[in-house]
Amino acid sequence: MAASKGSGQVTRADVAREAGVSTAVVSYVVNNGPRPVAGETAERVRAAMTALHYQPNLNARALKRGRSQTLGLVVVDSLNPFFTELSLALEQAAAERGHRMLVAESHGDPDIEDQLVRELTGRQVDGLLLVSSFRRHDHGAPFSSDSTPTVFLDSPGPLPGRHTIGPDAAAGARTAVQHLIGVHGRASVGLVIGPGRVATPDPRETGWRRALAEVGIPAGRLVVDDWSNAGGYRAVRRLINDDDQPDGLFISSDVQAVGALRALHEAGVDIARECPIVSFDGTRAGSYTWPALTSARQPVTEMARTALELIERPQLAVGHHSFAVELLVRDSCGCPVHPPVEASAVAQPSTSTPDERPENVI
Amino acid sequence: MAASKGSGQVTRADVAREAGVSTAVVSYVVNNGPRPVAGETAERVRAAMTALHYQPNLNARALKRGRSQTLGLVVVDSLNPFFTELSLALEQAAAERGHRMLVAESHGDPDIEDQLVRELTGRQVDGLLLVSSFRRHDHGAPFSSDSTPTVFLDSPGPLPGRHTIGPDAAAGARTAVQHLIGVHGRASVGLVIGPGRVATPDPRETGWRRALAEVGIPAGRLVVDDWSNAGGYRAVRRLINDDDQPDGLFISSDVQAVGALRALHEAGVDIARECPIVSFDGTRAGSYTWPALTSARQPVTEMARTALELIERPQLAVGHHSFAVELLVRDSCGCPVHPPVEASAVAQPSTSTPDERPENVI
DNA sequence: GTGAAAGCGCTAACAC
DNA sequence: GTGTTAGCGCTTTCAC
Repeated sequence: MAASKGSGQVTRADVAREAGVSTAVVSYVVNNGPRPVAGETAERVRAAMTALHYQPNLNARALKRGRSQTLGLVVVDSLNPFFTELSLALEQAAAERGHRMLVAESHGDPDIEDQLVRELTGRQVDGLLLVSSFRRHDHGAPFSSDSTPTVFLDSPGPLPGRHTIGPDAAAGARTAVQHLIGVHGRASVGLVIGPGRVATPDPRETGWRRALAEVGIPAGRLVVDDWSNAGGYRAVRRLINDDDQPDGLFISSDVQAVGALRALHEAGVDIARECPIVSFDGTRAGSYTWPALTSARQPVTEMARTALELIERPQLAVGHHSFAVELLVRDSCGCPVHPPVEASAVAQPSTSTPDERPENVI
Repeated sequence: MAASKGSGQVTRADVAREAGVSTAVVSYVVNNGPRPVAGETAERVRAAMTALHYQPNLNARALKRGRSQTLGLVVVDSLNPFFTELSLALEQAAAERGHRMLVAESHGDPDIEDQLVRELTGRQVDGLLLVSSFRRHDHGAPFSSDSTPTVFLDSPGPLPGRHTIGPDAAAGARTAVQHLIGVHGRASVGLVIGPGRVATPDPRETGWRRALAEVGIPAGRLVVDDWSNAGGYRAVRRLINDDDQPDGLFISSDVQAVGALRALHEAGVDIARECPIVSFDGTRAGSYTWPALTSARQPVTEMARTALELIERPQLAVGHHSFAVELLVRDSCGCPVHPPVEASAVAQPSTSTPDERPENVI
């Protein structure tokens, strides 16, 4: 077995020496091209690779090729299940197309976000996925990633000169509130929402107002707190301490809704009867709360696929891609209890529970 | 302004030309060393960098230096809040030490895991963090990352020749079950657990048995299902259909406990009274369920810090680092309801809720 | 204090 | 079908 260099790294030269060929041939074998290699030679090379535990240096390859097969993903908050599910979908869509994902978290800090974008582009990522960016897009300052295909996800609307993807949140919110009013006869529907980012007002607020206006109900209480469990919890506590409590709530994110549920329970509120809630996102996590969240579902898989398409075809015209959301009717709105569908999806040998109805999708 | 190369990439050569210096000087400025640069020259270089929007190619740097300032993290399941919180802690610990994190997900598939490890080492990561690895450590096959410092997290126990980190799960489980028996007078405590990975039996099972044996209660029902919401949900459904239902439950993970709660609620069980549960992990998410999860908390921050220390000092003796867990007493065990502590941590201008008691920590 | 140049590991012409 | 070699962008030794 040929001695490797001092560095400890086995390089293509070691393999070439071991197999008695040139480094080019090793390359041809590794990459299965661009030139043909005789079957027997290829065999020898492969044997040498295994013997030496050769592992190509992908950074060197990226340097040479100018592409890294890696995408950068910047997320605001990985603890939010919606972002987790979206990240997962993005990672899978990337994997399908042979890309790896470099993930970083901005914690909602625009400076960190900027810094991360710089680092990521410096790492030669082939594309940049920004989820729920706090970046100020209006100041026209050049963006260090302008040569890297970039897509903004969870965007409330179009951004000049950018590829953006987002839910049709206004329509989703409207549908959600309509359900509360039309199906459950609510007379006043409050709104819990997070601090605005790019758009003001948030389309979720717009949709809420619209649904109310359409049936002549005045817009009710609006509470703003963090996009987090704690935020939703605090928002509802404040609502509860008030005199004019709404008799229904539209909560702008599942993560807040979980906190809201908690606060409602603590206060002894009978949610289905006294304060039905509908939220936004439609994460799987919402199937397991009590009551399960009726929620406007964002089509994460489709959004992720579109994001990757935009990355791969940067010449595509920039613009906003709006995705329709669908209302996942579960229990928190007061509709009859729906067992989680996912749980029965995987067949379990021991005991099956065939008595489960599928979730209602509007 | 000097014209850049056709590639679109601004390189150090462009900056050097623009500033009228050599590429070496640019390097000295960028890296603040290793040779001194005259103040005025440095200024010129910096000006050129800004003018050209220069962004160093980090891959080239890694290639040259042999280090990338990047760590690889392989997680089984990013939807499990415990892993999410652990990943976040690892990412922050890495950031504190100037490392970025390349995150990948194995979906519990050992082949994918292997593949990811290869890719990551090929990307010159300076260290590898494997969370809840499915890798078979007993077959002695050489591990492609053997030259890369590697730490196994969420490990049930020591692994020959490896740095491992894990909770003292047996002790944690024992404490959890003792609480159910001692404080809440349970006469039979069931166990819900996930499929085993490396160790059999899982230390959680061992701790459960031990606590029971100590007070002369025979080990009760044990149900195995996925480490997921759905798994916990299904496990409890099976339990409920049985004749000999336990009157308390130790659930081996928060993620399963959430599903269990749902199943219990659906079945109309009064959890605090009829079937108190204690779980394992102590994630923040467990503060917002109804009832909030009493759970044995793993010290993720400390574990993450230790992991990074091990990565940075690879010469440290290999061995297992066991971390004590503490029982976070919340509501699901039947103790009086505890509002989430985190929610009051952030001061809210509008309405404060000073009436919250802190969580009990044993 | 500054510059020339070698070389990190790899790819892909181009020569044979 | 195989080998030689230039060069991706960077760091750093060594000369000046």
